[in-house]
Amino acid sequence: MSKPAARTPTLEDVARVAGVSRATVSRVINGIRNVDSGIQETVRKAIQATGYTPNQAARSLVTRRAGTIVLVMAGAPGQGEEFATQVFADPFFGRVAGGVVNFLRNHGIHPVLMLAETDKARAEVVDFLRRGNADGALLVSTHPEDPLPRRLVDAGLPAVLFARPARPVPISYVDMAHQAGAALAADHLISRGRTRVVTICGPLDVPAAQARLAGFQQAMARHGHPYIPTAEGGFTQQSGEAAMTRLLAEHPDLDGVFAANDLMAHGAVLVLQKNGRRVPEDVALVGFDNSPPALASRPRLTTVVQPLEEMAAEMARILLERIESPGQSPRSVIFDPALVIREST
Amino acid sequence: MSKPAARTPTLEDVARVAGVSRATVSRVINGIRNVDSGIQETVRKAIQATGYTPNQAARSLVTRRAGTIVLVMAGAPGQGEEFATQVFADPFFGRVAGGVVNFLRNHGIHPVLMLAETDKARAEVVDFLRRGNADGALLVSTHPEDPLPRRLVDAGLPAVLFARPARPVPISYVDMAHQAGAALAADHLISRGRTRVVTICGPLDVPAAQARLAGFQQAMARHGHPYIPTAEGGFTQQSGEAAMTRLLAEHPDLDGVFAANDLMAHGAVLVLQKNGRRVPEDVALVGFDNSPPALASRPRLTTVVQPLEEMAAEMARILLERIESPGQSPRSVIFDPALVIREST
DNA sequence: ATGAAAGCGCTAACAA
DNA sequence: TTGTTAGCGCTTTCAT
Repeated sequence: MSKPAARTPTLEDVARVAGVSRATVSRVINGIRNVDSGIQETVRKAIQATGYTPNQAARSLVTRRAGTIVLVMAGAPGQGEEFATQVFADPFFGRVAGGVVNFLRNHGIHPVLMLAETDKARAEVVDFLRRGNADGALLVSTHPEDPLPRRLVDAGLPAVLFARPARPVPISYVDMAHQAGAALAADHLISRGRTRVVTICGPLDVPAAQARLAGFQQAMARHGHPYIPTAEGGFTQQSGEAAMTRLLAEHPDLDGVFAANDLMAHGAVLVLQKNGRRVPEDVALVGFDNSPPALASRPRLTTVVQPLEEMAAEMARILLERIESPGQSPRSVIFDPALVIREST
Repeated sequence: MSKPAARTPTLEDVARVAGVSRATVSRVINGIRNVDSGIQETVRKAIQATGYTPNQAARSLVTRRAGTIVLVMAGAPGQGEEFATQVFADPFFGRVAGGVVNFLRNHGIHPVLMLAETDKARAEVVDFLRRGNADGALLVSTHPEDPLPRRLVDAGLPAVLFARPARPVPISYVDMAHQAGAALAADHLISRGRTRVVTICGPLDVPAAQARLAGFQQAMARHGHPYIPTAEGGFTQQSGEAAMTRLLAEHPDLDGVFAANDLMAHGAVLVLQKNGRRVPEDVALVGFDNSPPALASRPRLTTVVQPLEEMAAEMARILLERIESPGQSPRSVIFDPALVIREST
């Protein structure tokens, strides 16, 4: 007696039940006015009754909008397989992803996750967007020479970067005032009476690392310390330990350290303590990022806060704006840092 | 002279350039044989020449396949806004996400990320799937009573869970042999000559936490220790510190600790050391998960390894299989744990 | 304010 | 082996 075919209901079905045309049902669903309120009610009932859900593919086909965006995590080349499984272990990517997801959900859109550390993977990202699978891309990369931004721009695809690209590309991005952040660290160490200060900087091909180093050096210079011993690390705990070991050997009387991220700062703390230095009594130490290691370390680290979640949300906001109205010129938004003071200084 | 309209090329365009029909081009693209190799060549050239990319929406509309899946991260209720921004800071979610992404990319598919900690968010997940936005769901939840699995099953949507649901639901899942893992920890502490052993367990409404506790107790019982002092924690470092403090107050002579995860284990180490106990000389300690804190802690933690990435990949594999051939009965795959021995024991 | 009808770009019978 | 054709479910002019 009942229909044996359990097809999922379509607009047509709703229209038939409501006794109106497909067009009218479509109007009601898409919230277009000029629909008699009585009919609106009837249509809504019919939607309920049929259990109708719009088919996104059909809608996308005509609107030419996927209603989705891609979140691309790009790493340095040569990390290979490792990258995929480790990227999310990095709280940096994690917080950015969280910020993006949390912002987008309020707009009813959910990001597709892609990795792009190889050339093949980058091509897939471009392809994915060209197929219309997504309307734009959010690109978070630690790799300063990443060729992906250029490709996206060339393909005319809406995209927003996290962090300014190393080479100038006409593309929107959000970033933090890294120099100002490092200056906060310098001012704070000086205010704690430190005079023999050193720094562990990040990889110098990363613009952010450069900016943190430059900002720190300039601020210290303003305080009368034109030369700051420096050791370069790779943003890992281990590299922080190695850098601290070198600095300690060359400057055994140091009394202050600024590390370009918390992971390296934590490594530095461990080396200092192993070498009989008390933190903060003998050596005061400031990190950067306010990431989990800053809290896990003992003493807990004074550190420069980067408002990652806000930055991520802003990045998404800009992307939606550009998708909505294309053809605008690129825009950048720079966020201010802050200092969180804990027991390491 | 040249076409002013910069429409993105369609099958029709390629067909015209190649001098064949749409159907033939479609066959070439989808790798269907029965196409003359000479024509294949011509078509490929035409594709190159036109810069053609298939339109996924059009394809999905007829195949009734999105070619995508959802990765859902579900947290305990009441975490609210916090959840979104913190979920990815948790290395557990991060490693699972990494494993999933890494497996799926080899199949040319990229997951959509969704959060589902509120009822509204759960409804969105079901809706997203019903709209045909994705073909199935991978659900990673720490919330044992999560109603989402049930809803997915009821809606007839393909889904695979990480971890066995608290209430029986006819759904596929992957899990680890938690009891066996905890038994490894017990055996190891005994082999280190520890006799006054305590444990910090996880929240007892979480099946995995229950299993770890039960497994540990049973293994210790087999070694002649029928009673094991226990303190319940919440899987956080802070709760680990609190639990260790309580245990130390009641059993100042304890010489071995098993914590149900590394975060709590790390908290325990800090409390032990603050109370003048050396690790591992005075107290040996075993954690669970082999997560970053296990390496960041000093001494580094002996811990039970859960092969999260492999489990994640298997979860994705099962889902693809079910999408490919629906109507199979649920399946579960249980993974074996291993022990990583470091300096804490 | 509502309906009729024309596609969006693709795949899959079915013919040839 | 190749082409013809009929939709997939929806939005959107254009009439009315």
